[in-house]
Amino acid sequence: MVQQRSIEVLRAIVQEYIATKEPVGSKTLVDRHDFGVSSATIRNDMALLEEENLIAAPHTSSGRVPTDKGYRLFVDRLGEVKPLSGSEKNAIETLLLGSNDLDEILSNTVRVLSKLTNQMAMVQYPTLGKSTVRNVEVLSVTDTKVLLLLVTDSGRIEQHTVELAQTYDQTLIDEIRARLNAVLSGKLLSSVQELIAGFEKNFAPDKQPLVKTILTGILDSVDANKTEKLIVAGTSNLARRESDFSGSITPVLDALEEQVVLLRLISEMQAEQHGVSLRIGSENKFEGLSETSVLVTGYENQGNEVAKLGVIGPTRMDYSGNIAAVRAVARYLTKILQN
Amino acid sequence: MVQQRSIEVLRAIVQEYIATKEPVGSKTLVDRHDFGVSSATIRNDMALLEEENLIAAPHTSSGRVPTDKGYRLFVDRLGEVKPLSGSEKNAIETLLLGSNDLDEILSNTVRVLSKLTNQMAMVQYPTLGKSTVRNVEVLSVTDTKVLLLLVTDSGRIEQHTVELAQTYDQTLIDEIRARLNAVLSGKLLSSVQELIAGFEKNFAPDKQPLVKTILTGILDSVDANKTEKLIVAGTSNLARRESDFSGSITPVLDALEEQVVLLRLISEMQAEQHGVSLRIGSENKFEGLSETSVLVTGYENQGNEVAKLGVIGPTRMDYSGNIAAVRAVARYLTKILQN
DNA sequence: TATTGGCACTCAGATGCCGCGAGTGCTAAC
DNA sequence: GTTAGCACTCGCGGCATCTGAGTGCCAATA
Repeated sequence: MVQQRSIEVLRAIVQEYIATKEPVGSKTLVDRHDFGVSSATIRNDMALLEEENLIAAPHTSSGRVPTDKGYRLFVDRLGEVKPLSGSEKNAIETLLLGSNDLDEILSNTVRVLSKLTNQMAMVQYPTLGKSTVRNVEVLSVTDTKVLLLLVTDSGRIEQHTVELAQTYDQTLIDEIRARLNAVLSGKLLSSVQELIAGFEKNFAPDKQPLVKTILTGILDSVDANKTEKLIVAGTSNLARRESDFSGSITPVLDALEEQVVLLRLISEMQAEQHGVSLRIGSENKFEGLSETSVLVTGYENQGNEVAKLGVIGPTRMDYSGNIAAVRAVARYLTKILQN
Repeated sequence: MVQQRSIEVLRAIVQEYIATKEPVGSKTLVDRHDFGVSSATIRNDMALLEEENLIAAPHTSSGRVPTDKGYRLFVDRLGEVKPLSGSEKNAIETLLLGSNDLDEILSNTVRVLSKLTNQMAMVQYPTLGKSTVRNVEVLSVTDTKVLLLLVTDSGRIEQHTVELAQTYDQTLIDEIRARLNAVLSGKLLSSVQELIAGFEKNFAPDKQPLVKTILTGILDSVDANKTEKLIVAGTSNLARRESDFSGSITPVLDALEEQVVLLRLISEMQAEQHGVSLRIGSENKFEGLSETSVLVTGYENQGNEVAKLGVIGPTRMDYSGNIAAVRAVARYLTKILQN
């Protein structure tokens, strides 16, 4: 059946091109993959594929290169996800198990992901979502200034300094702290606002402005926690692949330097095939990223998906390997966060 | 006097080369800067400069380019630091004043520095040094797990989760916390270790293992705070200047991706001229950084220098402007941290 | 002694030409 | 549907040539 072989040819072209970075011609194709047919036949198949816009010729009479559409078909239909090697798994485990606080875990995660894929990697901080308040702390700094800490169950800590209009004494602070924790501890971040509405009425009228100031600080912290944040690593991996881009990479790097862009990008992506979400080249509507592929998946904390992680690289990337790596790292990260 | 004019010629060459990126010849030199002499005279001067290794010719019969030594003489002898424009000052102020916690302040600082200089910028987190403990918090997570927070006066917060071998009750935790703060609050981080030696003896024998575990966690936090940390921004600025490097920039990016390298680098640098420290090209002994210049200065918190910030770029950079920017940003950062 | 005009010389880079060969597309035969 | 064969295309590397910016040096000048 023709269709079948054409697809095989596409697969071969993608593999060959990813491996060699050279446009691939009919002859090299029959040499290295044994279709039981001649190069002329392959040429016919390639003509078909070209008609379907799955491959393209950089110049007349040169080999063919997969188009974005070709890559897409490749990953959707053919990409068997190759499992990680044992040593790769080891690398992930040892690096992640040695971490303690959230910052460290995430920064190690992003590093291992970038090493594993040889691409630029990113990890988003756990977001509000279903996060709950673990603790609220009020620490005195000077006699008119306190430091608020908001600790969430995802391990994220938000700090906020507030200036008070009046001086305070420690017992008042302690009371505020105790009452706040009684009200907020274990509650969803999203419910904090209504939970502390009118909270200041618990206190003597002359203390209420002070309490109110502190409440505002807490709400600010909640807002800050809503603000999404991410860390990246392996920018140099991208730079190293400069030759995979038609022009300069600086527009790409520019786009990626702005976290806002990245955050918007990954927030738009929803898991599809293989549990990951993938945008290939021009599928990406973002300025400057039309020659890059973005691969993300979610990770969980306490059973809820809290944020995403993934990699970014040129469209000419090892999709099958990278999908495996991204999935594996997400799984490990979920496991680490379990406890 | 001859010497005098030769120096002027060097200055002109540096300026011209920084501006145009073209090797500069005797003719363009007399055209654009009015030395009252002919190009032949300038050529003689240039021959002198070349003999002194202050300039070099990329190829026979092409213009001249400053050597590292030439740049060095330029900044040491001629660099009048040009003040920032009002709008630049504004940019710094508005960006920094809008920040609340330490993380935010530093990440805005590094961003503004990279924007201002168009180079890759870095800011080191406040280090141990003369930092003192502001607070120690012990928060319960599960019934055998607590979260330790160590807050320093520089605003840095270290978190650490410890697993306890036995269950605990809240009153015990509260007591530990209160006693710990009594002992540690306001004390130098460097003195924590001796201050808590034997601390567990304050508690009943059966509680001592638990207390001991917590103490270990605190010491770990202190160690973590000693660990230096930095944030960078504007990597793409470096990539954009790729053409300023003889080979590929990837070795440079590689070197800079490793924070350890950067930290070691800036820790070796001590303020010299103009209150900043500068390594030009090969003055830098680090692998891969022989074509980059590193410019750092310190910033203060409560009157003590706590850490450094600076920029990294190709040796062909606007030294005078960048020195001004780095100094200004450090000054603003110091001011912000004041309160 | 410092400066200058003049001039021969150098060499990197641009331009243009040529031939090679990988690779295609097509056709006619199987 | 497959194949062999073949003419054709065109990017690329190599080679020769040309040009001009820029130098280095020398003899003349002030």
